[in-house]
Amino acid sequence: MDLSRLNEPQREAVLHVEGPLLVLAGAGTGKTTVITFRICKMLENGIKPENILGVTFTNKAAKEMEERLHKLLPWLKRGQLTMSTFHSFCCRVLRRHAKKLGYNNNFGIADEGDTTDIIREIIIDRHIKNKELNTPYFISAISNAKNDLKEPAELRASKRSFLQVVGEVYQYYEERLRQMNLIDFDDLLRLVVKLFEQEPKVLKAYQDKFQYIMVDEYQDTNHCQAKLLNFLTGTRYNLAVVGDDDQSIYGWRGADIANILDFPNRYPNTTVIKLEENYRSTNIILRAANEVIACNTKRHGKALWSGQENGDLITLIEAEDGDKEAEYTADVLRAYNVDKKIPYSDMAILYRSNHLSRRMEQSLRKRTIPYRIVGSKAFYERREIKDAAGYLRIIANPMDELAFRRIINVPPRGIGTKCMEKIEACSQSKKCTMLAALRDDELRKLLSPKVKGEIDHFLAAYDTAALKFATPGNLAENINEFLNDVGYVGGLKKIYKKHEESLTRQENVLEFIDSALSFNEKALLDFLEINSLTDAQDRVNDKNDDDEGGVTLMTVHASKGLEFPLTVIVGLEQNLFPHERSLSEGGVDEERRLFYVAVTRAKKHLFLTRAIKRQTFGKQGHTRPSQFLIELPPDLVERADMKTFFKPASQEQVAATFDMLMNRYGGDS
DNA sequence: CCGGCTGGTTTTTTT
DNA sequence: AACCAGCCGG
Ligand SMILES: Nc1ncnc2c1ncn2[C@@H]1O[C@H](COP(=O)(O)OP(=O)(O)OP(=O)(O)O)[C@@H](O)[C@H]1O
Repeated sequence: MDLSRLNEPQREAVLHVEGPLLVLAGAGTGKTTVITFRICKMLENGIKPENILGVTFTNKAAKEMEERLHKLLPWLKRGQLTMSTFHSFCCRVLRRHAKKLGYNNNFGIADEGDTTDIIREIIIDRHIKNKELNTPYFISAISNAKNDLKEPAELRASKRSFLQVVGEVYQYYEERLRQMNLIDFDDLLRLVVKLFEQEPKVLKAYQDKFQYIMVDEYQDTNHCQAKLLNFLTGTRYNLAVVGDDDQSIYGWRGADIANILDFPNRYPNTTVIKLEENYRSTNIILRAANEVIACNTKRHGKALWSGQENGDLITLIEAEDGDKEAEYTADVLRAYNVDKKIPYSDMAILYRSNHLSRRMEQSLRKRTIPYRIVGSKAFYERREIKDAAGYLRIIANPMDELAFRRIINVPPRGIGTKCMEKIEACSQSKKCTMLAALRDDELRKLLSPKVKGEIDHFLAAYDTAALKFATPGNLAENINEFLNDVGYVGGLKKIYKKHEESLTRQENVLEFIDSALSFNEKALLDFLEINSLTDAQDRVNDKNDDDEGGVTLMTVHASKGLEFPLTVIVGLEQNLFPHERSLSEGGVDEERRLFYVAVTRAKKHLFLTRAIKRQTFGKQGHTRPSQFLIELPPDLVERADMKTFFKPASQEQVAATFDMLMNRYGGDS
């Protein structure tokens, strides 16, 4: 393999194979490139692909690295080496070993909505409703506890009363999850750590399998993830991690920069490599990024430089309001596409929070500029998709009472609160699932004939489907049949009264079913798992690799690790980016790192926008420019006057110019 | 039991 | 402005 393209420290990192390695380097210095080349080199040296584990932060990143590897090494067979996220990896482990931890191996994955439902129920049952101790508070407190590998009992034993309450809710929450054979995102990781603690033989088997481990974006790992890697690496210490403390943007969910900064202490003999040449951005963009991040005090200073030309100045667009901001942005993108021939797929619009995407979408659509949105809210979170998935969940995991409750009366089957109470009482007295209770004669005696008829219809469809799903193959067709037989697809018209809405919802459900085509030979569980663990965007990209694509819209968080020749960062207003919530919690530094990540996505052209007036919660309000705009060196930024530069000439202007020219040159013809 | 209405709430960021 | 939970009349 040709390593001549790499610089000296990069090559050193690639050629390092045995023992702990830390590459601590700034944005765009080729950290991910190093990991990719390093895996290649190892394979060339005869290390077996099945002994290599690559961990990334998102599924998109995992897929991308896999693609790059297969391009470099055409002989490599798919699935031979393991490249996945922490969550997917742990899920795979648990599919084999969940029994040992008191779950069935067909466990389902509880998403955030499921967690909310359970916690809400507990708060009501336990009468701990309180203004401060609300559902989101418990969700995040429990999540933090799990990331720190704390057990409910430890919290309950705490001296602080609020921690005792958290411990109590945490304990009930775990019990409920277990009853329903569900595992939440945090538990996917935590349970694997528990498994490794409890079962030395299982641990040994995984240590022998994954002899070489590589982790990208290591600055975003939490305590639990670091512990997991520590278990896996055993006494081999063939652990290579790569990251940038300045790009740590997940502190709010337990990520701890200490993991990367203290890595050499935890693993003595660590080879530490720093990369300082940035290959991504022009000098002006890089200098801007460096200056802003220098405002953070607590950091490992780095000397980043770029061998590229200075390039364009950064353009600041100050729009009158949010609508104008979106219009100007779209105008700029179109102008660069038309005049400079930059394809739309090389452009990105980045924002701090998801809701800013809507206006952008509208203005792009108005101009028929192609775009795609990356985001969790985009697809899987939609109600009709969650309902459709709910039907599948009770097939894959009949103990999933949350899914049962969600779908049993969607479309309406005459099963309201009263009837639900009866079903619940029956399932409790008979110690069976609510689903099984539907077949109980004592319960059925209590129901009206109409409801009984609906239930029989439901059960018949369920049984037919369960039988079909038991043998692999024809997944999409089976899903389609089940959702039709059970009356869900047909019921959409009743559920969503407005005609147009019901059509879009139906389209989405059909798209959901279609997305199962690519796993036609796999089990239902695998399909549901992918649905919970990866967002829709990944899967859409899977299908049409060759789509010429459009402008990418996403949050700054989602953009980490990516790069775009032209990048627009929108909504640069104080309290929006940096977000007010972070400011009140003393998290400006992390917001600044987020801005640093955003700026360093750009290769050649960087635009920053803000609106002078913006509507929030339906009310117009004046804004102040983001402090990050002020921290930017003024000599690197030029203000765009959108009125003269980017607005297409109006009819009147064209006519006036024409007249003027005619008067001057064409008078007598 | 259903569906429509009202009033309160909402916007961080994600696997 | 958009979404939801909770309430009430059919
Ligand atoms: N030695 C090199 N010569 C030329 N280009 C390089 C070299 N190393 C990396 N690059 C290019 O630099 C860009 C950034 O690389 P990469 O994504 O690996 O950086 P990174 O450090 O992982 O970035 P980030 O911190 O933003 O995740 C890529 O386009 C890559 O192809």
